[in-house]
Amino acid sequence: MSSSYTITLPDGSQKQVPPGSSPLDVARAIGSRLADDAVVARVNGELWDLTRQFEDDSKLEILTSRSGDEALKVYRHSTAHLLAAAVLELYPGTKLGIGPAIESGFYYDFERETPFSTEDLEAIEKRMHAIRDRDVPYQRVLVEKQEGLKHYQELGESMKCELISEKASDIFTEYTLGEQFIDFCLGPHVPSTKRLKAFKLLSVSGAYFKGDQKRQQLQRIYGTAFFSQKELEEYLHRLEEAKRRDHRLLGKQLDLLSIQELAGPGLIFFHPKGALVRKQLEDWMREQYLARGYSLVNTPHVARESLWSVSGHLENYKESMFSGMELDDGVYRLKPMNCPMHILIYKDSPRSYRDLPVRLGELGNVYRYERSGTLHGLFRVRGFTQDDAHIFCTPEQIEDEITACLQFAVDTLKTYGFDRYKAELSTWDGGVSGKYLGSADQWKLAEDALHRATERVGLEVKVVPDEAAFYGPKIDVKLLDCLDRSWQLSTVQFDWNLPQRFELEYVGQDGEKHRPMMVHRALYGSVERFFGILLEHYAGAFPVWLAPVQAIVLPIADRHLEYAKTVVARLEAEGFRVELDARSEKVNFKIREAQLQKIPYMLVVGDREAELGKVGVRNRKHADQGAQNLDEFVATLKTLIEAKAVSE
RNA sequence: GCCGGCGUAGCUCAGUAGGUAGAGCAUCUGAUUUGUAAUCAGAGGGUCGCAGGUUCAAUUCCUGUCGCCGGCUCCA
Repeated sequence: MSSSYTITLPDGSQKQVPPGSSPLDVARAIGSRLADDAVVARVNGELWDLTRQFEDDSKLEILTSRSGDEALKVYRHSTAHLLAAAVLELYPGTKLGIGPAIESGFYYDFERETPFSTEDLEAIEKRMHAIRDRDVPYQRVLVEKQEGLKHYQELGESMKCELISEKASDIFTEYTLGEQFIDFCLGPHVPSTKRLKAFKLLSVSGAYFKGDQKRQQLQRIYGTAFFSQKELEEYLHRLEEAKRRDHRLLGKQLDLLSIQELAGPGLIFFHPKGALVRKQLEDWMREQYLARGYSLVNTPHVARESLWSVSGHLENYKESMFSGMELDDGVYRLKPMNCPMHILIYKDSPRSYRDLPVRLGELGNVYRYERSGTLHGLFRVRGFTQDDAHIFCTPEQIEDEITACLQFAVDTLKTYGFDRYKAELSTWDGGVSGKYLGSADQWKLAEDALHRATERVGLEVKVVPDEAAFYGPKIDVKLLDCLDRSWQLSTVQFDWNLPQRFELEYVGQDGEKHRPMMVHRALYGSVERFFGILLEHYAGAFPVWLAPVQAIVLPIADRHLEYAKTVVARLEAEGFRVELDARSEKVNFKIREAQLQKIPYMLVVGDREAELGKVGVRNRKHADQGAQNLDEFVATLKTLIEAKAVSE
């Protein structure tokens, strides 16, 4: 054993340390501030506890609260252990599931007969603070597997035993926290609880052990943790902000839509104002279809069950379909997808290679029997409208077609004011499992085409292997909204299943029959869902071109009503969506209501305006803009609408 | 579908240790004629989600059911 180890730091400098030294010792040697701020170490590329002793010459990097996600993840994972330790102190006999760090914090799963209440959560959080203040070290212990198993059995930790049997190697690591708490865990952790500065428990909910519906249901406590109180508070503010922007709340406040208990859950009623916004979304999409070489079609909402047998939906998608309707001539089903309908149109006439590509687009209403517990506002519904199109083409055309689809998707996002998005390319497993349909050649052709298309459009793409649909690879486009939340939107999917099932053909240049390539693509995904995303993104203040009411005229006194009416008439003649608030209320009152309705422009008209043919322009974001000639205002509004400006 | 919470006027919510309910806003009526985020007064409005059960009596307690919320699961 050498008398000292050489530790190499990221800047290339080296330090000699005696055996028994740990990364924390090195950090101290560099500076006490670094030691205080250190969270975890990276030793020879691996994350280590700061207090773990070096075993050889090593490369060392100290990760601090400024080192980004890795350090934060460790920190949160340690907080999860703190949570579990507090729960065991307060509720002895509770059994442990797993407790990982997740994107926005951490959770820990517990098995206990009595459910945790909100008050329990407060008590637990209090206890967490108490343990934190005791400054308890996280200690890493090496355990021999059989011995360890025995120990966890004695503790009655059956879930831990199961995890150890499955995952542990002959010698595994566990972490202790105080006298009571031990946990089978890879680590690493922060050195002691006093490092945990800012955390909060957020909610409790059910979760299955290992996510398996057949296993016991556990109670999952969610929380979050940050390096500083300030960051924690910012996060909590963001949650508040998200709540304020909740489309279910705004949908009601702005009288855009409702869900009616009498009609059934997951079914959306668009009220007049919501329907006006929706019309803009639909009109824009239909115009784009036509401008980009698609043909618009319309297809029925129900069809004979035999159609769904041929398509395979009855076989593979039955659980998500509404059950059948018995009619005189057999059973009919509501459509969960539009593809078979579009295929029937394709098949209705013989197709030549000269006809291809055939692009059939529709805003198609589909109905899916989503499980009751999954329904959520506009985001997860049972009846919705897909901006669905299917492209039938030759293998030679495929790359250009995909490229055009992706470009279309990006243009769509930009139009609605989203400038941050990313793409995911879901590929197959190379044929290993046999669960994918189609030949290696087919997959290669399709995946290559998808890849090249993303390059041509300049889309950053992440490849996710073995995530494709069984019938072909796909690209999903996700957007980030103003609160950094990610939403899946557009999808472009290959399909060699349906063309085969429906025996689609075209006559090639060689006079022979060939099977066309088929691509499903949806850009909004679901019009309802996209509406919800927009509503939250803009917090209800839709850009002028989408706003259900673009301007409201507010006469100051009844004697200005007549002039107000001429203003309304003029604006309506220009094609604007205008309202008049004719009530004998004070302007302040009318303004307040218009503000709350987030109407972009309020036009105050009194003696001064009536005399000069002007309007007093108030904008919802920039307040009083002063008096303008009506013509001037008309021109401004026109410009904004034509440009589809996202801010005014 | 599963676990937990919730369901009182159009909306937001209070209340009843079991004796059929109240506020603010909204609505209606009247007064007010108003200059950039709430004028005043009066009136109407509820089978306390729905169905059973316990009870002299249920909105309140129990059971079931429907719906909503937070998650899980699912997302061909």
